[in-house]
Amino acid sequence: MEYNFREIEKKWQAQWNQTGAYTVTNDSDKPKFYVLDMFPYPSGAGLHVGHPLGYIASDIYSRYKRLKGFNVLHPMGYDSFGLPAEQYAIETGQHPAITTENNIRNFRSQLNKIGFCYDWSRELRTSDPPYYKWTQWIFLQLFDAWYDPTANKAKKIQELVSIFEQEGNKRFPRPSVIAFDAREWNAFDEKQQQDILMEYRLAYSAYGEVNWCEALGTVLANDEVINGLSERGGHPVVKKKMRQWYLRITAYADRLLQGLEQVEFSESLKEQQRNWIGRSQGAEIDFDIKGGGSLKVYTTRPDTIFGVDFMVLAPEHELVAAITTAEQKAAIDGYLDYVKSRSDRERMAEVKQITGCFTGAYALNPFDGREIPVWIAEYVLAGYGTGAIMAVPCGDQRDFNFARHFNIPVTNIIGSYYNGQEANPTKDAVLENSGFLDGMVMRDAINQVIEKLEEKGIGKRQINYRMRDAGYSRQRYWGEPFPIVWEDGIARVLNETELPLHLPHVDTYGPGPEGEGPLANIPEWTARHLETSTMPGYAGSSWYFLRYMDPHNKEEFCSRQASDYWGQVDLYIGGTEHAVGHLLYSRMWTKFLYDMGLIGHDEPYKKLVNQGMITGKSAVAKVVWITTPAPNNDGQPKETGYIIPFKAVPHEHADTVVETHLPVEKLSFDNNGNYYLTESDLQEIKSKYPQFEELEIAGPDSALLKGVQSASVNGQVELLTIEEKMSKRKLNTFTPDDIVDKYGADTFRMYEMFLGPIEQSKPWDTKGIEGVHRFLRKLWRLFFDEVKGKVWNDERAGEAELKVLHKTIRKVEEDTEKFSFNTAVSAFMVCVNELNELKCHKKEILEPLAVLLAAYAPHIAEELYHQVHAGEQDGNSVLDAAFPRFEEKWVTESSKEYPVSVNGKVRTTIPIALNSSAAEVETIALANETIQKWLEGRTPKKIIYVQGKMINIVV
RNA sequence: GCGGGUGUGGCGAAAUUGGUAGACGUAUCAGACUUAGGAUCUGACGCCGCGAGGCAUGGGGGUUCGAGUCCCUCCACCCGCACCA
Repeated sequence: MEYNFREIEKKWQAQWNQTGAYTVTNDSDKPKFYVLDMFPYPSGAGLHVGHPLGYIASDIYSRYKRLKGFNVLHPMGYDSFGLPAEQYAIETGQHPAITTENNIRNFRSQLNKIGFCYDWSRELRTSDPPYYKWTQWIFLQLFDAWYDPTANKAKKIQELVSIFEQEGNKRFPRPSVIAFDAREWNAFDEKQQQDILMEYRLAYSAYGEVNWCEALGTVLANDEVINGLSERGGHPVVKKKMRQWYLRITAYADRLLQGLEQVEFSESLKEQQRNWIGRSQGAEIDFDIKGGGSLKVYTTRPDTIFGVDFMVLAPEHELVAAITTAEQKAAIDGYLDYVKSRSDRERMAEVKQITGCFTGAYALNPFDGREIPVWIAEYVLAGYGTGAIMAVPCGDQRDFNFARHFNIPVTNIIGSYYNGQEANPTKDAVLENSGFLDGMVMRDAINQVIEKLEEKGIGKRQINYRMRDAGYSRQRYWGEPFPIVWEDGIARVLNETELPLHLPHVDTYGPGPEGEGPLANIPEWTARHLETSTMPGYAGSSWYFLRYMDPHNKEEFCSRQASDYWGQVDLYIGGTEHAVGHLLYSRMWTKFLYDMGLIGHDEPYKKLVNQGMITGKSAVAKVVWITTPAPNNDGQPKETGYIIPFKAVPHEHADTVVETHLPVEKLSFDNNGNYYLTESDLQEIKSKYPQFEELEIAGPDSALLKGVQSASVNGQVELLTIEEKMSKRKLNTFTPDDIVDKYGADTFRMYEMFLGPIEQSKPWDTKGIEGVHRFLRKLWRLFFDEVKGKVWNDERAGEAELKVLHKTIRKVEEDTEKFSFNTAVSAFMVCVNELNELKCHKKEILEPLAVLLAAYAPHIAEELYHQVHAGEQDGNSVLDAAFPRFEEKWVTESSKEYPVSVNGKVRTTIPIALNSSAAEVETIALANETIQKWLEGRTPKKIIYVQGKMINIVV
């Protein structure tokens, strides 16, 4: 009877399905545990071996927790709305509803083969009306709320209306809203009132500058734009003024920041979020303009106010036209034309280039009245702070560069800290040339200045964030429709009974008129004046973890009872790519729902584990060695190599050779095994093969093939390979289906874990999988012999065997608990090797081992457990078994081999009884022959005995 | 530039947290059983040395009886952010 994994896996998967083995209920005496995967976009490309890595890890942990007696929620669903799905639909010419359905089916069948323990009865799709009904509903709650900064929480908008009716907005002013009192408020007409309220709502519509992507025909959120290009597809993105919906995530900036202290995310991920939020403390300061008017700037360093040598406005700043003098008008207009001509990409690419123009105006330093020239320059951004800065060249490098470039004299306020060659941003200097601040350390001066400014009424303490409110509308078809009707410019919400507002079926979904979405082409839609844009991809994913708790609830998005029972996601596994998108939005939504009293916790995830990427190995060139008889005058045969680059293809396709041949003799190797090419060869490769564009020049006349590794056969280079992200286009993918077909799901699961630490990215290497497969076969053979059949027996286990088992239980338990799945797999392998050596076929050992393995390789574990218990009534599924109990007594030894060292160098090992006293150990150690030899008659100064570890004799 | 991380055999990696570095797996080599093996099993496998032994965890220094692990200092690579005032 051999290990027939195909039959076994098919059998148990069917069994689990039929019995609903993994269905969980919301009531149980067991403690709860919630393990969640980031649900996937059902893209058409299908899975490659990199995708399931995180799913396998979470599955192992779920199964482990279940065996340890927890009620485990482990659901799966699909983020089926959004741009990728629509793009895919457009590419294939099919309706997104159809392609999504197909992709999900395909996806599900791929997942099923791997043997996951998801509770499929809770499966959800963000594009299902019963689901997006509640996405729309939560949007309406956001629309119907404002953020009270004094209470530091969201409240119903009606409360704000009451405040306005009684006292106007003096307690809650906003820069974009005029000040009004109660009488004025009550006198406003409805449109005016609604326009004002819009400025306070957490979901609001506003006319503003957005990231417009022409190729995708939609607006994108900041996190969907990378270096001026769209994250999806890499299309150019431009700034455009449009009416848009936004989420007031900035209201939650501080709480999003503080919340990071309570959650277990990796330091780098927390840092990414902090960076994105970009909190900075400083002051706003008003500078009078000579000849009238004033200018507000934001600075984090008010202590440097006496070092201000010029001011800079963003070119888009509203004051530019007003303050420019007649003499400078032509120059300023010219500069503004230049700025307009430059795309965001150019601006970002050429940050080192210093440009700017003097307006002719002067500002006055509020403390000493010094006249300060006012410039405009690209390096000041309109969207941050006040769009204007006070420039302190001795303390800020950018200001310094600007001053040097335009020959503006630099005032030194930090004495010897400034060397005249570069700026010094220190806070430790004692201030000079700084009026009333002279002699004060900068760090302490910051508060002094702010107090003084506030006293004089020309400035105030101010905290700024880099994060902007999140764009919440997309001019696309495949998303949640907004439950909003526009009536004479007023946004009216749909009644709750009208939800879900169904996404209408359309046959074509090209853009609507004037930059509107496809919904604008539907007569019934526009007749009702319904909002024509749809919600962004992150809408549905911002709360899905709550819906899993109560997936079929028709009355509520999730009952309070269910959300209180399951609470936070205890373990969330997914990639880092959502660091500043989904992971921030879902945290905000959770905080909002908490504020509204709809759930009882305000951070969605307790612990987050980011699985690393599995990279593919692509061969980029082949080297061929040819021996020519006697090419030279000396008559010696010569071996010449040719490097043959080809398009990035995997090993299997390595024959797809392209014609360029470059002699390998031009290659030289450095100590690190990198290859060098001459410059001209490199240029030749680069011009022919775009994938080499990233190659770097390593020396004056040679170029290092960066990232190239050798595949060496008998010392001879055959293929040059690089590691890169797996993608279908590069033909370097492996699908889980193929691996599962060949080796089985259990082997696949264990091998993915065995590859290395879960959080690290690592290359896929198909060869190594044999080792894991071999392990499972060895395990099987402990139970069954190919010829003899059953070989396990009921003999009593001996101490050596019990020791092996319990050592393994402890190791696997510890490793699983700390997500060190690779070492846990190793522990299993060691265990089987040792049992083999002991020729142990005893049920007493093998049965617990099968249970132990059930988290990692559930199918074979089920089968073996079942076999061992065959003939018994009930209780023959590993799912009903308890996790084997570790017993210390089997691994503690009566004596142990101790390494004995003299002066730190280990010379021998001697057995020491565990209950020996230090004095006894000393005597035994000194009496040892080998040690006496190394002591050479010297008397020991000190004997160090580390119990359980080692003995060291110092002479 | 700022921040986070990594550096150990041919390769993926371990190391009970300061205690015999390289577990486990691959690759390679040798052997056994075989008509054969891409099945199974055994052995070798960091470097130098015939050997005893010596040297080895990116480089250099330090603390310690003892350092991959702690401290200082360079170096290399990866990831994120980047004119944010």
